[in-house]
Amino acid sequence: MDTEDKEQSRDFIRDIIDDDLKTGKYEGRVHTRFPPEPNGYLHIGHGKAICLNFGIAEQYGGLCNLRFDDTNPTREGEEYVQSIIEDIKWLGFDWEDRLYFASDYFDQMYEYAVQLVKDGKAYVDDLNAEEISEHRGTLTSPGKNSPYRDRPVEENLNLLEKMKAGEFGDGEKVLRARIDMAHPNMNMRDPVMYRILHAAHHRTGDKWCIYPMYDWAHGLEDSIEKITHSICSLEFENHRPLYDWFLDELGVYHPQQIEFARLNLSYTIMSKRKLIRLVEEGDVSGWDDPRMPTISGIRRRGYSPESIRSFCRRIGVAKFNSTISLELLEHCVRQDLNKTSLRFMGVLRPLKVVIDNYPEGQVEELDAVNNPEDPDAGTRKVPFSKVLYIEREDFMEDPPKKFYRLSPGREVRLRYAYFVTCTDVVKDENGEVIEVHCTYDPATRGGDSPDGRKVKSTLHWVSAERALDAEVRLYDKLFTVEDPLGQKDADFRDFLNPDSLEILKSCKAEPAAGNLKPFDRIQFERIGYFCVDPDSAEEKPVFNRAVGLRDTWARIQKQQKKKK
RNA sequence: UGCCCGGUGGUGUAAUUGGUAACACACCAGACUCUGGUUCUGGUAUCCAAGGUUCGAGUCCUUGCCGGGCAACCA
Repeated sequence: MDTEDKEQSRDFIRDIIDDDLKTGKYEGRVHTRFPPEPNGYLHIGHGKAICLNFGIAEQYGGLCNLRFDDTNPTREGEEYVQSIIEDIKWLGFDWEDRLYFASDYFDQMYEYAVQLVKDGKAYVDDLNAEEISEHRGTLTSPGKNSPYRDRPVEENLNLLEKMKAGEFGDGEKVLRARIDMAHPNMNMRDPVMYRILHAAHHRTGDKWCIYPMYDWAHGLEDSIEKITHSICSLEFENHRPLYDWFLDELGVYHPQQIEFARLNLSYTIMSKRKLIRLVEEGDVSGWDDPRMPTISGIRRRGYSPESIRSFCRRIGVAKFNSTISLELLEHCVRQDLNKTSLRFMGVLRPLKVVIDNYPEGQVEELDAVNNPEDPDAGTRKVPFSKVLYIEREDFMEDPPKKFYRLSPGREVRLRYAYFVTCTDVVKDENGEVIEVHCTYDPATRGGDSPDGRKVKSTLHWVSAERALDAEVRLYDKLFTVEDPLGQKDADFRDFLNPDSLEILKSCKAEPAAGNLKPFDRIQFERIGYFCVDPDSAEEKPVFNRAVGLRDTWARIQKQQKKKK
């Protein structure tokens, strides 16, 4: 990685940390955490938060914990814990021995709750959910006190004990903070701290039937772990006064909550709920469908961890709700894969080429560079023979201006092989070219002409005799509009891109491409970056297109079309 | 008709904290090239508005406009 890439630009969070370091607010410590709820799969938006929290810890020589915020057993489970751990590791971050669970703190939290009750700062409420909602008032009008708000401390203590002991059914009672039912911030209108849930927890089993709410639990988790900077997304801004209130009333260690704008990416969605719909409605093949913005999807697509980290570094951190263009992500992917991926030749839509003056049955092993960006990657042999495949779109019988590739009478280079000149075409009954005949110049073996003559273009090719059959899955944007959720009077699924997946089953690749493992990332020269899919079979690999190469010819074609 | 937060090129982010707007992506033009890739060079384009403070404002103050969030026993 370039030192330039490593450079972290300023942001308001690092400014706050610098200030705190200057004033010695946390004795010079920097300790962050990434606190996912284990109720779904991580997506690239989480990736931003992960890079932020782990990145800050790394940069300041501090620590970052991985903490599962598992306070709601009805939605959470072990399978999510495992996938989240795998995804964060894959992204390249390490929490060492600091893997924590909010559920590990349930006893401590309960003790704190008892303390607040004793201080007259919390009470047991018999109102049901609907009644509590009615008493809460509205955004513009104050709420009303619950009739149970002024219960004596002893009674509250007793009731709380009974709640914990399982003497009440779900929803019969709650523990609430006693703050202010007329507070302009709705979060401060006596928020619920504990609800009764007779549900088995994936870690604590049946030990508990009361579970803490986010606002009550989260600050305590941060406090217990001695977090210094508790970084969360913007929608918790209105919760900060409550975060502070609990910690202050308890008189315990008090981290600083800082909110930032979560990631939005054009042409996709980031909402867990809506991603679930895509999976359930069968719009995609699963959570790891390469079109999904999930970490597992991105991984299968062929995006590298480094490219994600580079992306997160470039997008910055701010409080403004922005949408990052997909192009930037793709740029980061290309930038990394250009430097790191091995090159191969593969033909997506084969067109048969016969080299008429090449000896029948002869096979030559020609040297090809594995990665021009990395001399250490070495070279390999590519077999050349009389019958080859080239890309169908690399030949045009009647070429337009600026088309440099093969056409009748024209000479081009076959990469690492020979200069060839098109002499003839064979068409089917519909007039479609099904075969191209060429002659080759034996003096240009390897791809250089001794007489110094130039050709306008170089084509990739595969020996027909030695070709490896492959399937290629071409992925494109999942949606046709930049903001699928912002379209008026329409469901986001109405904007699914019908061409987001094109499957090509009769592709041809050079033999060396058969020696790859699932998740290996390569470049098919002149086409794009690809990733070996786990669906690959021994005799027929499957390649997912991560992203195409920048395509100047496609751009020229577009311009030419516009002019017409 | 409440509270909180935000507004810098097309898109994002920055500006030595009050000193004359930069970086990246995208786009355009050119150079180089055995990938129409990579690389290199150049270019277009920006402070929401109005007042105020100041020698000087993207930065501070006021007002307005626009955008986002908040009324789960979700996180």
